[in-house]
Amino acid sequence: MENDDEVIGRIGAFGELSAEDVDVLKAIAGPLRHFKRGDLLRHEGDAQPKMYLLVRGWTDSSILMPDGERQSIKVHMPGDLLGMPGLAFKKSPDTIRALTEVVVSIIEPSSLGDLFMMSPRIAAMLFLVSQEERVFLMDRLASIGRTSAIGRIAMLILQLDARITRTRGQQIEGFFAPLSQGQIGDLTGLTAVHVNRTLQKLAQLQVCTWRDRVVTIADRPGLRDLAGIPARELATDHFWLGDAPRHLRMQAAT
Amino acid sequence: MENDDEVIGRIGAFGELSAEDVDVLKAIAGPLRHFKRGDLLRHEGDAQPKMYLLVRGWTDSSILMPDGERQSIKVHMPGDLLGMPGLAFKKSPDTIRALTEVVVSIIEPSSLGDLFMMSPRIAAMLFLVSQEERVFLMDRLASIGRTSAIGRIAMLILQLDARITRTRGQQIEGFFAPLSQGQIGDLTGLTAVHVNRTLQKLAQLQVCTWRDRVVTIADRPGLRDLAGIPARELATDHFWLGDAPRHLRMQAAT
DNA sequence: CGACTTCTTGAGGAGACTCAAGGGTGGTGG
DNA sequence: CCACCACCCTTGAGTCTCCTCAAGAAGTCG
Repeated sequence: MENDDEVIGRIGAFGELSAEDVDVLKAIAGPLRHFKRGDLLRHEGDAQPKMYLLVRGWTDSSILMPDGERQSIKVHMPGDLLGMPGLAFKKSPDTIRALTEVVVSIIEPSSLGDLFMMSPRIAAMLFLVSQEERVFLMDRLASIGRTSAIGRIAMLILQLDARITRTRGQQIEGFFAPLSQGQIGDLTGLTAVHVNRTLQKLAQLQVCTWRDRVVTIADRPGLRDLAGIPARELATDHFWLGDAPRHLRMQAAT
Repeated sequence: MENDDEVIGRIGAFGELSAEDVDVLKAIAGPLRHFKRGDLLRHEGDAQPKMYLLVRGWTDSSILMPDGERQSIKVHMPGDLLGMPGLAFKKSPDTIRALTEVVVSIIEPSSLGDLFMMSPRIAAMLFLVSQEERVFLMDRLASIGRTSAIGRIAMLILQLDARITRTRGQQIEGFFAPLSQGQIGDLTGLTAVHVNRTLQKLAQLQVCTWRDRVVTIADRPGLRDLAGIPARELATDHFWLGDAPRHLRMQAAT
């Protein structure tokens, strides 16, 4: 793993990490594995789920319905941890699929156990990442349960935009989003046909376009109005996480 | 807190707890507080969220839409931890409301910090509870995004039933569920009127009735077929959690 | 070049919503 | 103890969003 940012992933949002912390994270990250576009990292029902750190590319996680339809849960980008929800269950609850060329680092459950024992502060940050994911799903649920097609797609675009903005450290007006209209439908609970018509409506309203896998946002406040769900601000001052890393580890060791 | 089970809550599903573990949990649980039916434990947007252990009664967590509609995220029962997702954010992402008379124990974030420091094994179990909640939300998302009204209500009933079955330790054919048809609509993304018609359809199919706040299940496999999402089995053999407390291992050896 | 996926548009249908009204029930206050 | 109010359940009628089915065009990969 050449780059610190790759192992830090999204944990860094919740507090400063010392050089030691980064070393701990590097020790946890296991061997790399490559996937082609369309490959399944794992399939719903697979036994003994593992975890993955997404290093390069995009993936999505989805649940398959008996009639062959698919509900996509979320799109993952580099820095995300994949497969954590599966830890609590005997079988993998979701199907993880590569949306592009993908590189992941495989993380063993035993490494996670070590992390909880040796670095309670980082473990707590991992806990917070999971809480963030829960709120993400709550917003998704509200969007799909209580807004119309245009609101759902607006919400999806805002969530992608927020994630990309965080990674880059600045807002950009357009970004690459390798999703077909069918996949947008899987994410929003719509059909590909209706996604097509709704994207045309978004363009006509001069709020946003999504053409040839490129999203261009013309009017963020307009998107927010359509989505109907407020932007969430991460809490970054977690006093309860404890003091500086070194301190914590010595206490924990005794 | 008179009863061990009250503090153990749902953590116990993931591994044995020693008497010491239970003491740690008791130390974390703070003062009790009572609420009447309809009271808000907290409102969306409130600052500095706390956590609560639900001791008695039912609550629900919901997101409010600009037009006044409500998307209920989930119904909580005794033993559930409320408010964890809010830890990661500046403001409370959800509104927590008492569906019945309610008693909670208030948990300070600093207590959670202590837990991660002193009891990594319990902290990891708490982490697993959060993963379980994520999968719960994923199933909800698939249900609302990809099934019809009857499927959504079937799924809701199955999830309530599974939760109650776990608490009681055995399946029962009927249970008390203090939700109005309007609240069922908030949970499933439907209107109260359509919930009414769909419940009639469920009764007519002789699968299930829900009258006067009492759910009676006549045909569980039938409900599963309608819901279209498989039952999930919790993983209980978490070797990676590390060793159980010493005296427990000795018990196991005998 | 052929097979496949993706995008696009049209036409018709269905599930869920909206609006409306009546009756039942429980809680509250006079 | 009764009257009143608020909430909940139920049913009807009409509407609209989104789905289904279909077919053609455009792009992509082997």
